[in-house]
Amino acid sequence: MSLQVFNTLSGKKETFAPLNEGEARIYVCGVTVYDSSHIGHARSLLTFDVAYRYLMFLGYRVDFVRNFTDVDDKIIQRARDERSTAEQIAGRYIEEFHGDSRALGLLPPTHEPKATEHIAEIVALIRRLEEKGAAYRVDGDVYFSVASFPGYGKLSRKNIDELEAGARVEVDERKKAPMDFALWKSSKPGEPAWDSPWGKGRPGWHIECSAMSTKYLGQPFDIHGGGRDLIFPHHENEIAQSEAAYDLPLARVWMHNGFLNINHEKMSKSLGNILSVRDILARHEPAALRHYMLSSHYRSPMDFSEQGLDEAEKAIERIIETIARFDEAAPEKATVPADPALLDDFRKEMDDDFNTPRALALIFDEVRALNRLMDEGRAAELAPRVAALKQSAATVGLLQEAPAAFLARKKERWLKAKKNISRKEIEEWIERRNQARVKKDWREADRIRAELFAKGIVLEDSSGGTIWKVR
RNA sequence: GGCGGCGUACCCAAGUGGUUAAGGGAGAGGUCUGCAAAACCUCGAUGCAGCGGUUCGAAUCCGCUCGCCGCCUCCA
Repeated sequence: MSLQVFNTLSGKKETFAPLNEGEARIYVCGVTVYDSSHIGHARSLLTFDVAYRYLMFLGYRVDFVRNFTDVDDKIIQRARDERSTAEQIAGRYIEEFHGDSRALGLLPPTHEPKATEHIAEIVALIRRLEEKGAAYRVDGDVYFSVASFPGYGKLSRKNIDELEAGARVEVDERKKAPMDFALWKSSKPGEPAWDSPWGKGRPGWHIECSAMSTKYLGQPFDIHGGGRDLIFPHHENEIAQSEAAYDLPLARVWMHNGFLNINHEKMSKSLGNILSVRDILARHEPAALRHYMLSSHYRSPMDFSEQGLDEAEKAIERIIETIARFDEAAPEKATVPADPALLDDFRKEMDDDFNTPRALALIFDEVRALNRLMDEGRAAELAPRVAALKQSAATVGLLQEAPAAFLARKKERWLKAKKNISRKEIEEWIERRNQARVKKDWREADRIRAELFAKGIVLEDSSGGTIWKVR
């Protein structure tokens, strides 16, 4: 069995067969940098981060491109509001994005192109469309003529005539047809502008992706990804531009992640329910967020809740504690070849359109089995299984730090937030309790434990001594 | 108006024609423990929004009904 991927274009799962043997080329629409990234972005980013990692796990050499839209109306508007420049706004949010990206544990793309750095390619592409009669000029603007491209609507399964009939948006009278869209926009004074055959202006939104994907990946390439909402009009337009220009398919597989809502509502500025990646990661472990996202299938709609994140945090700690337990019990067995049976099972699940919920279920089955065997004192023989568990988890991007480091960091974070108690104090309490325990003064011992519990600390007594955890 | 999605246990969520309907969280009982905690074991849907139908067999296919939502306009 090999990797099956759901292709929006065909509406079916298809066997993934890259154009070049052993090489996967993937382009994902990144963000428009005019504001902080929110958890909806995080879902999309994590979806394709997992795809990226899994393709590498399968042995592909992966060329992964994710762009920045760093010139557009919203950026210009924001710059105006802040009496700043579009360049500064974009620069600020690109930097912030990189911070979020690191915090989320995203693998860096092989290329991260910016629209503003590819104006020459964009202009050349528009020229080509003009030459082929697919584009027309109106004053300093250039539009794509949808009527010139017979395949228009094939991705979103839309019928142009119906679209026109249902259009409720005011139509620019200068366009030949309502669905025609801008390839190049002439600039007003004070707006970012580049020289072009049509005068000073800037690229339209869709054309940058056509230009950049083709530059870095060729045409066609293997997978084009993004959020569901990009299917129309963005990806439909990309297809129209690229295919009209080169008479070749743009991408063979189109992957789209489902939307994320909050309390059954779409995130939006007007509802004021936008949760930023920063805010979430200030309160939750990145691994918890990732686990939460991966616990539902990437194409399903998902409803975000803090409760779900809390539950995910407990779940992820179960995996981490189990591995930490093994690492402690058999540290000398840390590096051995992974047990192929578990990896095969993992591959089977992931091969089915990146079925991360099932892959996670497998991981938890294994966690339980390993704990049972460790309870029986058989840690030493478990090294290959733990290695497989680690590799599986790592392939979906979990377990990016050593379990012991994760647990230590979590404690540090908790201590920092909790100003009224220090590590030293906790250790003193535990020492006093241990003295009481030696004297079999259970009342005093339990009193201390209860007091620490009230502060959010759980004690665990074992043959090796007493340890404390945050709960 | 057009197109599409969703409704599975207390909560989250896989499964889309065929053994006992995954997994996580919460809960109950048990093992271990001075007692706990952790870990482990056991138990939780005779049923998958409702009603009909197709089939030897359906959560899975078809029809209708109810409820929720998305896209068609910037949007991950």
